[in-house]
Amino acid sequence: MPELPEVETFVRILGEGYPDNPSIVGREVVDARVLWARTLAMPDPGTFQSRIVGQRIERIGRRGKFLRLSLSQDELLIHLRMSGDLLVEPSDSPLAVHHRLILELDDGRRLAFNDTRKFGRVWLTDDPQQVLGELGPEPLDPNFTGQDFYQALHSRRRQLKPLLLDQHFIAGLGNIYSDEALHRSKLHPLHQSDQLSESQSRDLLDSIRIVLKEGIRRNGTSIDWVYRGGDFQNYLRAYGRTGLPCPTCGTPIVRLIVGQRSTHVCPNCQPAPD
DNA sequence: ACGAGCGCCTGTCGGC
DNA sequence: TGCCGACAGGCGCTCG
Repeated sequence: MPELPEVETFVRILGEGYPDNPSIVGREVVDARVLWARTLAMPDPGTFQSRIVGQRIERIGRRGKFLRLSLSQDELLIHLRMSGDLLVEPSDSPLAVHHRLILELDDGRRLAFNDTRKFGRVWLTDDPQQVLGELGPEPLDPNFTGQDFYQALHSRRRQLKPLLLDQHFIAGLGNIYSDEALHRSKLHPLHQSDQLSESQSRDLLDSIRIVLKEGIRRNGTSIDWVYRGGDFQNYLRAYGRTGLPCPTCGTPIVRLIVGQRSTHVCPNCQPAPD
């Protein structure tokens, strides 16, 4: 589920808190419960429990779609995958069915990782680079330039859409925001990466940044029962709009499969490559 | 190097 | 009503 804007929204919510549910920064972990063992990528549940208890949450950040909680000694990395969710709730509230991992805090609240489909993963490590090291550049990093992007696109020969979804190539895009960025830049998802001109590359990077920033501004995208609180779903131009008119030209949006993933294009604005 | 196929999971929805 | 397949914000693995 969550892509960069949704994870960024969690960073803000957990880091700043909100009325009646203040920030978890500064809190100490006083207990941990692993309810679905495979949620833990590392270490094993026993080690995890003994190692995390007593550590304080010092900082909250993000790298790609990974949420990073800097603790006193270690770093806790959380990847929500398709259906992961994070809740801060009173420690005495009943356990929801899909809670997979619980951190009890020193103020009577708990941080709960809830994950219906069990794809989400959590790492506790003193070497986060071991997990994050292979990630591509952050799309919103101002040091990442249009020229860098052009060269990266030309260093491979890939279909655009699977390339944008490849976290080694660029970190943070998922199915929604890649469809939105391609639609905005009028590029077809099957376009070969090394066929883009410099100006098309620049446009694509601009579009990626625009859709990510708008997603962040609107607190992410909420669809069905997955992810709460965002409203970017009301502003999507291509994703999930099969048969509905393209906001630019009115042509019905078409759904196709690219790289095994549902993909949404305007056949008029995004002409298929030869 | 690249793309397809599949596994991992649970839940919802639409068709028959 | 019940059953069954398709599908879902991700990603890692195999195999050509």
